[in-house]
This record gives sequence, C-alpha cells and structure tokens, in this order.
Amino acid sequence: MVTMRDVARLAGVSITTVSHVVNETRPVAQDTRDRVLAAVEETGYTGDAIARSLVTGGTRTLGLALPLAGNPHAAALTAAVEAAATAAGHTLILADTHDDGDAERATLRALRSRRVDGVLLTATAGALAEPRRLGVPTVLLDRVPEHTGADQVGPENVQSTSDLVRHLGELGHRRIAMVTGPAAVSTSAERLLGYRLGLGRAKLVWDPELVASGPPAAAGDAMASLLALPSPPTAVVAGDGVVLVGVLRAARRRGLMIGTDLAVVSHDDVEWADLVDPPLTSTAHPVAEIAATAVRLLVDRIADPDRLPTTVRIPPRLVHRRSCGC
Amino acid sequence: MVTMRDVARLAGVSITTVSHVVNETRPVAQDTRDRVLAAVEETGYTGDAIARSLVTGGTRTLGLALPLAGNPHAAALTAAVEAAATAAGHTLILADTHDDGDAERATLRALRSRRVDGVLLTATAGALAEPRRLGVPTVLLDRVPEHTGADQVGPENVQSTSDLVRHLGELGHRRIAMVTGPAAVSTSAERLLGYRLGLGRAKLVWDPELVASGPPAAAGDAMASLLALPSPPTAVVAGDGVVLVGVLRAARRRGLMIGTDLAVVSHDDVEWADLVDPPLTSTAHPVAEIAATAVRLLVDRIADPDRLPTTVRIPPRLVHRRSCGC
DNA sequence: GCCGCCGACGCAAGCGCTTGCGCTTCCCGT
DNA sequence: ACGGGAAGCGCAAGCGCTTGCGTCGGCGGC
Repeated sequence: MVTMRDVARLAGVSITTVSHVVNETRPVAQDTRDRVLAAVEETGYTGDAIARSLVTGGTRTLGLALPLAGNPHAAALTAAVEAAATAAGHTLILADTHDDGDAERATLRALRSRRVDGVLLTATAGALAEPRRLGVPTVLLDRVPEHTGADQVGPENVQSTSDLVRHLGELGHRRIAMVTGPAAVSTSAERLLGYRLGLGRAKLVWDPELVASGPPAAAGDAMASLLALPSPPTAVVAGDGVVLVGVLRAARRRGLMIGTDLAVVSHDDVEWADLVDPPLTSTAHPVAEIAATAVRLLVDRIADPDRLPTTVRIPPRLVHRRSCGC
Repeated sequence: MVTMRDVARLAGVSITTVSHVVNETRPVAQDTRDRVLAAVEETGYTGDAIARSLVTGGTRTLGLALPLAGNPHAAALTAAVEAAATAAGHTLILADTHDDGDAERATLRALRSRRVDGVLLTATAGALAEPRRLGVPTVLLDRVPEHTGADQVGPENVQSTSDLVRHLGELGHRRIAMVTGPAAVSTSAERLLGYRLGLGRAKLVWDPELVASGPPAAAGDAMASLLALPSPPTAVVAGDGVVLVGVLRAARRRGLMIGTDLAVVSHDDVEWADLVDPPLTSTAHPVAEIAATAVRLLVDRIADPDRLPTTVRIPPRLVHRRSCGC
C-alpha cells in the first residue's frame, strides 16, 4: 500500500501538507499543490479509509440489515438503498438478519463494531430496542411498528389494503379472503387491519375463517385450505408478492380461473404482474422513494442525533389490471 | 464508544491482557479471564474493527461490485453472496457498478481504499485489468471472459444454450430466434455461440436475421421486430430472465399463444416460471452454488495470492415445462 | 528600521488496537 | 537454600491518518 508518507516524500513536503491538499482542508500554495497532486498521481495513492476513520470517528458507511433470503422485495429494496446511499456519499454494508431477533442483535453489534455511521433496519419486534442501546443512529425500514420513538419509513398499509378490499366488495364479492405473512410483522398486522376496515366499508362481516397469516412459504398451503372450505372465498387479497406466488399456485392446482372463479388482488406489483393470465391488479410500492427517504432520514439523524423522530408512510399506487375480475 | 482501555481499567488489567482474552491469542489465568469477560459484559464492549484493521492490515470484509439496477438475477446473486461471505466470516460491502467501465474502476478504488480483503466483480470488459493494477484479490463473478488470468466463476453457457436450441430443433422448429443482452458481455456472447452450435447440431442454418442482442431494456422491441419479419421465427430462446420479460410482452402484444404459436425457452428459471401460461421451460442456475464457489475461490486467493487462477463453470439444470411446446 | 501580521507549511499528539519483548512471581529440582 | 524455567502480564511501538499549535519568512505601515 502506498501511504501518505510515500506521497509526501516524493513531493518533498510533510504528510500534513499532503493531507491538506488531498482533503482541501486548508490553503496550500499552488505549486506545492501541483507537486503533491502529481505525486498522488504517480504513486496511485488512494488513501486509507481505515486510518482516516480511526481519527475522524466517521466511516461514511451505512449498514443495511434486513431479511434478505428468498425475498425479491428485499432485493429490490437493497438495490434502491444502495443507490440512495451512494448518492449521499456513503458506502453500504449489507447484512442478512434472517428475520430473527438474535441474528438482528448480532448483526447490529457487528455493524457497530465496524463503526458504521448509521443503520437501516428491517427488524422483527425482538430487536427494536437494540439500536438505542447500542447508540447507533438507526432508521427502521419497510416495517414500521408503532411507538418505537425511532425514525421510520415504510409503505402505507391500512388505507391501501382497505381500498383493495373495498374494490373487491364493489365488484359484488361477499366472501373475501386474506393471506398474509406472520401477524407479528407490523406490515402484515397493518394490512390485516386494513382488510378488516375495508370489509367494514364494504358492509361485509369479518369471518376469521377467511384469513390466514403465517410464514410466506406456507402461503400456498394456507390458500389451499381456504379454497377447501365448505363455502370458499370468491376473492382473495395477497399480503405481498411472495404470498401471492403461493396463492396463485394453490389456485392453479385447484384448477381455478383467476379473475373468473377467483378474484385476486395483491400488494407488491411484481415485475411479471402483466405476464400472467389475467394480468394482476396490485399495489405498486415506490421502492426507490422509500429507500431515498430512509437514507435521507438517516443522514439527517446522524447529523443531528437529537432531532425529533420522524415517521414517513409512503402510499402505494394501485395498478388496476384484470385479476380482480373487472 | 467503550474502548479496551475502559474494559482494562474496570477489570484491573492492562489492555494487552484484554486484547488477549478477547482474541484468545495467548493463555490468560482463569480468574483474570473471568474478570475481563465480566468487564466486557458490563461495559457492552464490542471492539473496534477499524482500529483492529489498522494494525492487522485485514478487514474481514469483501466487496461485491456488480450491475445491480433492475436486475433480479443480480439481486439473487447478491443475497447468495452475502450468505456465503457471512458463512466464511466476512462482511459484505455492496457497490453498484452500473455496468460501466469508469464506474467499475472508481468502485474498485473505493473498495480498495476501504481495504477490503478481496472483491467479487461482475465486470464489463473495460475494467478487467484494474484489479491486478490495484493489487486487490479479485474473483470474476457470473461473467467469465476468456484469458483474463483471474479466478472466475460463472454459469456454463455454451453447452446449455446449445441444448435449449437442439430441443427446439427436435420439436421440428426450423426458424429459431435468439434474443440476448449486449454481445459485448461475455455471457451473451457465449450464449450466442451456444445458439449457433445448437443450430448446427439441429442441422439448421444460422440466419443473422433471427438474432437480436442489445440492452435488455430493448429486448421487447427487438422481439417485436423479429415477429414482424416476413418469415417470423416459430421459436425463440431468451438469453436471460430480463430479456425473457421483453420477449413475453412482445409476443403477448402480438396476440401470440406461447407454446402453440411461438415456442419460448429461456435462461434463468424465474420464480414465476410456473405461473404463466404455459409454464416456462428454462435453465435453472444454481445461484447459491455459484456464490459459494466464488467466495471460496476468493478466500483461497486471499490466503495465497500466488496460487494458479481457477475458472469454474457451473452448468444449469434444464427445467422442462411446457412453453417449448411439448 | 521595527513591529505585527499573514501566508505557507511542519511537528507531534493521538485515534484504539495488536504484538514482540521483557519483567515478575512462583514453584520445583537439587 | 538457591538457580532456573515456566506461567502470567505489562510496556510501548506503531498501523496511516487528521489537526491544534507553532515556526518561519516576507511585507506593509508607522
């Protein structure tokens, strides 16, 4: 590794001066500057972020901790966050939390030991207190539990789900089912709430028999059970993109025609939504906007640890296609 | 931040001892150990990877640099690499290269200034020489150009594409088209080669009119042009998952029945392959295996910079469904 | 002609950690 | 009773950088 010392020697100045010209932290005579810059060029000096961080305290690094495995939505979010972080001049450290409280805590500690400036976290309930304990600036991403006293950014869930259900109701459906991920996840809980709300707005009664929530991988089986009911649903709202896959598979296995035998609407506008038959009605969540907002909030929080926590809800856009039966 | 000094003070020992206890680098009397560990616990000491790295030289950090934007395959790869890196005891720094030579070079320099131990790189041709120039241990991922003298891991493309084409040929198709990403990308080039090879094996002639390669986003238009040909293809092989989407959209716009009017086979077994009509015949690339192999190669290279470069090709599995017309 | 000021730069103290030496004890063999 | 070895620890250097003080000329104002 070529160090500042090498550059300094070559330019015939002190490392102090090299530092100041590289960082532009104090005026340096023009010809000295030139000599230093030339030396930098010649040596291929890149600097050492590690050493720099040790003295400045900051790393210009953000941690992103979320359940990554087998989740296209998380993947999209990751890409969007990377873009936003880079735009804000930060590097991204990626860590999979496996949706597990212990793993989240461990991840957080690891990130903090790497001195990340801040963390974007999609947490289970188990690790919500950890960031404050560790004193790491954190914004909660995607999942937005109540009363955390933290900055958080996520989709608007209640209203949008309610709209989905109401639309189904207006189409004449009386038995509308809902399949979601684990109710312990705030996103699922909120969408479940929106579902009930929508039912009410459509003047329908809540039938617990018609809702299934659990691990996304089990969504297919859950849907199969719903369809096996004596009086099965004629419409279903899928809580998210991965649940949707299960729902669709179950319907297909049962030989149901989507849109005709069974209306399907879903959260998450998957990229293939227009490629299946019929094209899927769903809500499109502006991932880039969510990511950018989260990064902005985090950067603000890092700059001022004492500002009041902000919660931002970003409403999805309804993409109306034909699986709802229209 | 609580430092070793704090722990040492609390435990009534020197920081040397704390260091040795924490790292288990030399024997320490049991009760001293206990006191130190207790102090660690009490203070919540996490260590400082930055300071540690400064003295040891290593960071136990790997960089992953690839074109991330709008590419589900890259996303899947990212998740797989994260898992593999974590399993190998490394942290992952994620960087989007935007498939651009200059950006790649800049990214590589940034990663090196962060002192990553090694880099996994999906590169354009423009930046292939950079890793060696910078002296960063690197393994090329996913795209595997010839003669790079570097470690590299990627899918087997020629044979698998050829098989796809041959299958189509055996089904009686005479005019088989191919749509891929940019020919400058080695993956596309190889698949194009496999396509020609398959054509030969099926005793068909190569008609340049039937192949389109270019930016994935333009795949739809490219496919539309192919379908508008006086004598349009009766079968098409899509170079990858994102091209596939364009192909399918174009076919749909033209009102073609997949599998009947137009046989479609594809690389990349997208998660929704069984949800469209008819289900798609495609090649499933073992992403986890590719990622794990790449990380292994990289770790080996870090351990021994002078070992001979290895190239690993991982063959995909053909998932035979019905879009081929069977 | 002297003082003060300002522009241009260098000194050296750390940041928190690892690690090669070296210093104490303490015990055991003779 | 004494020498020597081993076990248990601590000292301090130094990783590559930033930054608060200083130093050193040179120049203008009086």
